[in-house]
Amino acid sequence: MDGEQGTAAVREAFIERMGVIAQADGMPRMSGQIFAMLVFDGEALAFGELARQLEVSRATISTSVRLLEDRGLIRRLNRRGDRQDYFQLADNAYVEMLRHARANTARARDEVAGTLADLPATAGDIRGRLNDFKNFYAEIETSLGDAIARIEKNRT
Amino acid sequence: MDGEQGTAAVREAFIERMGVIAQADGMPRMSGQIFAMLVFDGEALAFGELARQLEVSRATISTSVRLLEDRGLIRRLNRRGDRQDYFQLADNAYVEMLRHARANTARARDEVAGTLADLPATAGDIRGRLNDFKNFYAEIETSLGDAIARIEKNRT
DNA sequence: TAGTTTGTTCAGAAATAACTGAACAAACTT
DNA sequence: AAGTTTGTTCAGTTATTTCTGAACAAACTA
Repeated sequence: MDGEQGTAAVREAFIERMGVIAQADGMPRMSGQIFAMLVFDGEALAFGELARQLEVSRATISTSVRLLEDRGLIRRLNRRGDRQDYFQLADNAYVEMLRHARANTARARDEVAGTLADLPATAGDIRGRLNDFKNFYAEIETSLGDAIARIEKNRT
Repeated sequence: MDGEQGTAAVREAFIERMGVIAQADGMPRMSGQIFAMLVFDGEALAFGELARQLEVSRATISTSVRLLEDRGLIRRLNRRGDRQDYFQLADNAYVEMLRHARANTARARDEVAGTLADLPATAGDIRGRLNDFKNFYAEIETSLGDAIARIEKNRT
């Protein structure tokens, strides 16, 4: 049923799909495609190779890999006798992804907490609803923490 | 330190901030602002009132509330003797938010699973890495499920 | 019946985000 | 020294998303 295709074609499709998913997650498509390529290939890929294979400008690669580096999702390598930069999936990439998501959630919770702090102690019903909202974010943070712990355990 | 302000000003700030957070979460700003307003006020708000207070067109309200309704985050009400539609926070709004996030994650996992299915049984190293990736999504799904369970428990 | 209020839809405008090309600096090669 | 390769930055274009205004239908009111 599930027609087995050439590996190259599967790779192309995977990269394309991950670009779309990245976009849906509020990440630039190109960062998602680079990430997917590194997941699929495993080995380190050269800067120029990324631009060539993805058919985008080197400026785009530069910006995209910086984003991925800043989030701790990929590592930049140098090889002796080769001036190009190489990139590889960070070994804790998935954990870093979740940490980033958790940090975002914490920021949202802080906003709600700030609102609560600014609110007169009277308005008790409003405070109650904002507390529910804050608690919602807190639960997400807890859950992401659990997922992080489980993934780190598997990696050891 | 945390200067207590007028409730109206705190409300404005909260709505504004939640619009920004919604955007960061891949939701239109207006949907976020409407959601925030309903959280803050608790009571049902009229369609026209939303447009007036947020200073946007009724077309925008129409589109935004439909998105929120489709996700199960708000409820549309009617009041006898009033032709307007009213909107209220759904009582399981936070759970629905998490369910939506979990469904998105499952979709991503399916993409990876599909890639695995299309891949020749040989390429074992690639399969290993894709499995890690799939597992990453699976862990998120588990965690979101846990968060859902905890919030549902609290509500009972 | 003619007019009003209400919510929806859709083509298009406005705002935002992503990508490119060119200019540049650093590190090399010949 | 002159030329090449490499990665970065930024102004500007392209693409995408979000919002609006106008047209419309349904349900009411005078």
